[in-house]
Amino acid sequence: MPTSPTAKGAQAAQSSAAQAETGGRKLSNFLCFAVYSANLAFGRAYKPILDKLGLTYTQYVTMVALSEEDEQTVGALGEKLFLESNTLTPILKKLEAEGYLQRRRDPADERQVRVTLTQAGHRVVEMDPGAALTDATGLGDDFPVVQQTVATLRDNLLRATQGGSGKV
Amino acid sequence: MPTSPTAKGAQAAQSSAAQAETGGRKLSNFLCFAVYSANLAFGRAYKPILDKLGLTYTQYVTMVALSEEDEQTVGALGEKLFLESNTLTPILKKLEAEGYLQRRRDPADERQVRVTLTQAGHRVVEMDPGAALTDATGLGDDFPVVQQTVATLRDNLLRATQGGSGKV
DNA sequence: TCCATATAAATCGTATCCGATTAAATCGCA
DNA sequence: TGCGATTTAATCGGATACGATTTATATGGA
Repeated sequence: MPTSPTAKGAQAAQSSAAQAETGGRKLSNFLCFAVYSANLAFGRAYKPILDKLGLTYTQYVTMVALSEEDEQTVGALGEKLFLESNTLTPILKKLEAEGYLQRRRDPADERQVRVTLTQAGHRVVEMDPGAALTDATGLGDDFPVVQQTVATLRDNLLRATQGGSGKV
Repeated sequence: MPTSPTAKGAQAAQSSAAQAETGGRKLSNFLCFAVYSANLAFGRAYKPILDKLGLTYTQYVTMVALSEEDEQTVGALGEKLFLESNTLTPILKKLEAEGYLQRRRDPADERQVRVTLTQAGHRVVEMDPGAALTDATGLGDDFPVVQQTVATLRDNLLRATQGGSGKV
């Protein structure tokens, strides 16, 4: 069924008559909107927690991605985060200025910048600020299933758009 | 289970040894990141479609929300979209300038601005640009279930954060 | 060797989000 | 009746996303 719901299969058409005007095209039936608004909700849930650390959500996930491996290039980091240098560069510069990571040109290839978390950066990731939100999701045992389903949805969308799996 | 995965219940700990360094705190285990990146993916999937109409994704969902009812106030529209006037006002002004909607002060309460889709606006919504992405989600019959699950996740997060259901 | 091509980051302009504040209108109650 | 509190949009500044371009470096063949 649909990202927008013009379904052929009449998926349990809700109130039936309630929206002859909209042709069933209600926001509440859009998967894209569910994801969009869930993302806003996560941002708001994280904000009070991350505010205490002086971090934004994007800065935080960037540090999590960096904690997985030292000396990542901006490009490699971007593949993990689904972002490019135009977005990452300013974020990395700010995190560097705050002492959470180090950036340096790769001597073997001066085009590349290699990024590594500092001790302070590792400490932030290890205190696991997101753990407090576990219960707030209300998903219980379904958590891993939902996580995987949404990740697969993402991968399907990216593949269909153009950005195949491995660099085309 | 976790938004970040510090789970007590050791949920099928992946490669086990593969990340003693990260304490299992890998980006791929974060539900928030799955949602965040799926949202980016939707944006990229929609872009080529909406570019042809000269619309952004936010502008498009705003019009879908408006198509459900005429004469909505900015506040009511914001409740549907989970946005506030600081975000909506510029978007609505732009859509008005492009002829997709009309804004006017409510004569009965001049504080409120009432927004209504024009014919041109309705035509855009009715051509259902998002329908093309249905297959790209790769969810098949699971589509409605995933849609509902993610919407519930959103509502749980918002409730836990502070913004109860009905204005509190 | 030399230079056209390719690649990696960075820069720039546009469009969200969002907290904080402001401006205008309405309401409540002494 | 009158004015302080409340409500609704709008404005402003900071931080992403992202297409397009630019800069610097590396590579490959003639």
